[in-house]
Amino acid sequence: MPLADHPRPSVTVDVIIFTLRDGDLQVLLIRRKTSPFQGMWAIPGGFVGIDESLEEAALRELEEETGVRDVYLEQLYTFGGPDRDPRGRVITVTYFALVPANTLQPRAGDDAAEARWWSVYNLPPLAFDHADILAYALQRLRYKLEYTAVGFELLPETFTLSELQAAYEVILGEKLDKRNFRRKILSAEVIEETGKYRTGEGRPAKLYRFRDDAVAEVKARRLFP
Amino acid sequence: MPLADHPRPSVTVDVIIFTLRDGDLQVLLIRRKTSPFQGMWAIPGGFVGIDESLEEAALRELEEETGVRDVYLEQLYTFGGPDRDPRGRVITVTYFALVPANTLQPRAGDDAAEARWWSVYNLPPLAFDHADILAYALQRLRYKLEYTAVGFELLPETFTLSELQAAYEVILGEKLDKRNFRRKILSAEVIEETGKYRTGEGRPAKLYRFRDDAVAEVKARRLFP
DNA sequence: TATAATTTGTGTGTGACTGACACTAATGGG
DNA sequence: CCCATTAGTGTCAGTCACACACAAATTATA
Repeated sequence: MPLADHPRPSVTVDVIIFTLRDGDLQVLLIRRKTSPFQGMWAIPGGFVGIDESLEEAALRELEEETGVRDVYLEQLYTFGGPDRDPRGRVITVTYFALVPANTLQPRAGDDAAEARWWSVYNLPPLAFDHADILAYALQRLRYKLEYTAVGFELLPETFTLSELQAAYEVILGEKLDKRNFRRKILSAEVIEETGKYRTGEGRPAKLYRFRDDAVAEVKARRLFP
Repeated sequence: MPLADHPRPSVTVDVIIFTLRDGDLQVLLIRRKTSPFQGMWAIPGGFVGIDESLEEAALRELEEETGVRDVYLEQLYTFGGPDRDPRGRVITVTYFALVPANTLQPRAGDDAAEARWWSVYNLPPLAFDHADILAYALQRLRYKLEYTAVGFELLPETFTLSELQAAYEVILGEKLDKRNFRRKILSAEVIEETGKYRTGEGRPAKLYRFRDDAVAEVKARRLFP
């Protein structure tokens, strides 16, 4: 039985949960109520159950923290330096999740004193190597945004083109040209008109929805070269 | 001490080792000499030492199997389904390595009866979920080849443009146009002439080398859209 | 109820890049 | 010296990316 011959590390999943709030790209962090790094902010996560797949563990953590389950979730990277946790050897498989704007308020899990959203552009000091992990997650999100349809995962079911453009701008951290943005999005044929309009300020804007059947197709090509 | 509260899985690293041999894209596999899957072919790998980083473990496995150390190595994905190993819960962090053509002959590690190169286009049945892992690694290699300078990692230090093109063709599994290929590679400014020529058959071919200082720059843009 | 303010929505021209395509140049072997 | 083999080169047409400014529809206000 070779499996018994080796000391075994602990394995956790950490889930970087992004959302759009108040025209900002934000991430859910928890304040640790136990040592080590007690009182510091950290990426939510926990141990992988022995009969649970990694993705199930990530979904469970996500649901514990946010109450939502049916959102975009993708494995990011596995961090496993021998000294990253002072309690012992802990390997963490990280995921990132995209939850639509304004769908939820966070709730604290068992081992967190507090949970709240933070702007990715204004973060507190983070526990463990979580600052590195978050920086990597943000880089990956931006990268994916440029060549897949992942941006829609952060918007509500229907949205205007101006809202979509604003989402892209806040994630990428740069202004985009309105006409070119519209031309590219529309020519990619990943959204369709709902026939309804959003009124309230200025000229009414057409509401669009994402075409589910376009996901697979879009993942193959770049939206923004 | 929360770390003691949880059952701990075993953690392994598996390393998919690609090379070019005989004008073919090949991968190093070992034949298992122990149960489970005794006698079947598998991706080389082993347990992560308790004081060893994941990357160190991957490098160690790579060196045990091939004797080389200073090659391209990148984390691929972490597979952790609860039933992927009949002996118990095993989470495997996979890496892929690119070793230059014809630099080595494989040597069997401790727990392998035999090791040899296999064409990725003609693989034997594989143990565990290794067929899935290998398919994913190949997809990632092709993907990276199209927008980074990773192809050079599979060639010797100096090479001709025809050799480089042949490498791209065998990895991507399609023919490329000679003039367009040369134009793109040269305009990317990632290689430079050595001033030497390869003679022997037909017109002598200029030998090129990869420009090390170009790596970072190239990773940002696509070589082949 | 006219006017201003706000936000949506639209087209063109220019330069750059992609992809298709065929011949000449340099060497080695017979 | 001729032939076989492989290396190396340029152009044209179509598409794509990017820069750029004004009219249309509604709401708020005078």
